[in-house]
Amino acid sequence: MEDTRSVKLLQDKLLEWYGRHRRQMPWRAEEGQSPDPYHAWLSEIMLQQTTVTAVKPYFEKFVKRWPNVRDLAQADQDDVMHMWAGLGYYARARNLHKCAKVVVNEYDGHFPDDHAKLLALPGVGPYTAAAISSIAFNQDYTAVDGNVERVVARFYAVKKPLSDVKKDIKEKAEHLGRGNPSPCDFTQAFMELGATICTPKSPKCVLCPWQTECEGRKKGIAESLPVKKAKSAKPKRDGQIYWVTNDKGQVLVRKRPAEGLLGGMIEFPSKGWDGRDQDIDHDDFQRIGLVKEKVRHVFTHFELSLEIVKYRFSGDLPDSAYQWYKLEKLEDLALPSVMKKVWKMAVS
DNA sequence: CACGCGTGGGC
DNA sequence: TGCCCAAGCGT
Repeated sequence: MEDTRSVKLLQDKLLEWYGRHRRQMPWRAEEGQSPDPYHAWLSEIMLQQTTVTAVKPYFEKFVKRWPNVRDLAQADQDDVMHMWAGLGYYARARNLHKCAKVVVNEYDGHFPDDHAKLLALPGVGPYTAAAISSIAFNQDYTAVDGNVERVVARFYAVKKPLSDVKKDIKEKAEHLGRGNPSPCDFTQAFMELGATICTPKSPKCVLCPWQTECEGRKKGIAESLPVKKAKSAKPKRDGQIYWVTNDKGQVLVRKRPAEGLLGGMIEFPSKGWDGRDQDIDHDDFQRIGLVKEKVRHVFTHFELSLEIVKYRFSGDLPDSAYQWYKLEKLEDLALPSVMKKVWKMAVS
């Protein structure tokens, strides 16, 4: 690999490029401003497996509603889930809230500037701990995300499947970052290079600060890297979901179990699709009809088709997980996207 | 360590 | 249209 001198040259080139092309982000401190660890942490959790475009409005909403980690720690779990609704991977929201409480209770409301302590926080893994350490505290850690993996695989022309060489790629990324003069900027520059120049398709190599050193480009194989293994086909699942209304303009909803798929979120009663025995006893329901069009939704590991059955019912609720909710106030609930689709389809 | 875990946008 | 994905983590 490169000697120390050439690594330093690469670092300088990347930082110089970043200085000219850095994008503005709601969570990103302006040049010369000191970063807010709360903002760094919140944005990094939201950005896990999620696009910048999707995150921006959520980040704005969260910091407006909960300006600091103490405010967030004191929030109701249901409010946090409601604000997170639509962003996906809801375990992140549950861990976010849990983490805020730990920071308040264990660290007096200040994020620790210690990498190991950060790594121990709920929802904070190797990537996020390195990101916070470098971005918020300017410590010499290199955050390795999917962008960085792609850049490194191309830079060193690594042809083995990414899943087999993740560890090696990580070490190479850290080699490129180690000792750089501005860890805060370097971590973000590395990822931003992948996000805007070294893109999965049609990389803009002519604009890249590392174009003359990149082995993938020299060999003409940059765009084909990193190599990924074929994914298995997504299974399809079918289920039924019940749109149950009463004579008060209310609709029947229930909270899902705290863990697992859509954990802690609100749904309309359903059965047959999520491996849970959660069918409601609907013998007393008066069946009104069927919605012709099925609701289709793609999850990470399966495709779902839901048939909406409409019922009328005004008796007692089976248990406390269920509740009647005013139709015009449904927006106030923590409904995941798939349930918003059901809602729209049922009333259309 | 392989798998479970969401969503909306781009092509 | 169907596929790929996007600043990963927990178990």
